[in-house]
Amino acid sequence: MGFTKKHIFDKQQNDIATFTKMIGHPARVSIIQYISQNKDCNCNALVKAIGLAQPTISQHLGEIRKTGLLNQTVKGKSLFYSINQDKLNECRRVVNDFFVKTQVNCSK
Amino acid sequence: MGFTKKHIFDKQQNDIATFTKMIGHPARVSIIQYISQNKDCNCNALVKAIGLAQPTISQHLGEIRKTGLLNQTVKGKSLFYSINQDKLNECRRVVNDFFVKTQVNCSK
DNA sequence: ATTTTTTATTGTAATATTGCAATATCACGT
DNA sequence: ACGTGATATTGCAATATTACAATAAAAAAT
Repeated sequence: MGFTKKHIFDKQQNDIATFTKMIGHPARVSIIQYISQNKDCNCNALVKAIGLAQPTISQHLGEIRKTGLLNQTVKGKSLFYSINQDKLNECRRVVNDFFVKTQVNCSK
Repeated sequence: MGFTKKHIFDKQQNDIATFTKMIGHPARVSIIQYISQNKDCNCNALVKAIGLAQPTISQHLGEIRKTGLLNQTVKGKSLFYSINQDKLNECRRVVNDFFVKTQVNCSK
């Protein structure tokens, strides 16, 4: 196989998995951290800061973008990225909810 | 390639990625939820509840176990799983820390 | 118009992940 | 000892992911 049988799980479970999977690579963790720390961060800056090739960074940016976590602004030649704080909040809430519920259930 | 260049990232970034990657599959989300909700949960119960083949569930259990999130107790023929609450707490703290720091940085 | 800069896309290779059938293992009951 | 039940392991096929070189595209500068 190789593909995930998403249809046998509910939306909440798939949402939790989608968000955590998006974070589940150190390059993407690093990209999100860097963007949050640097206003006017473009792809080139990430390439220099992280040390992966430009297409690789671009690919990871695409993965993060798919979840809606990134805002983009064109300024001259550059494309500046920033964190979509609403989506970050949603992501945090979804993941935290999972932890809280799991912990509560454990303590019953 | 296909492999992750972990060495170019720091321990914290790799830890965040390792934990979130472990959660980043709906079957593993489902397994963790089910174990937390059912005392004396064994592999067979998960196979019936989730609807993936036994080797597949066993493989996912292995992935979760690698991070230390599972306790095991042998009782008769069965192997009962439960959540290691200390590790769950650590996992929650690591991931939440990532969200908090990212949010704080965004708001500067 | 040409060059430069920036980023995305395409193509490709290597590796990892997902899923299952078949099998092995190990403990219990007979 | 033998069969049964529970779980892990092995082997395999299909797909996904990671990484990068080469190329395309689009905007700004010369």
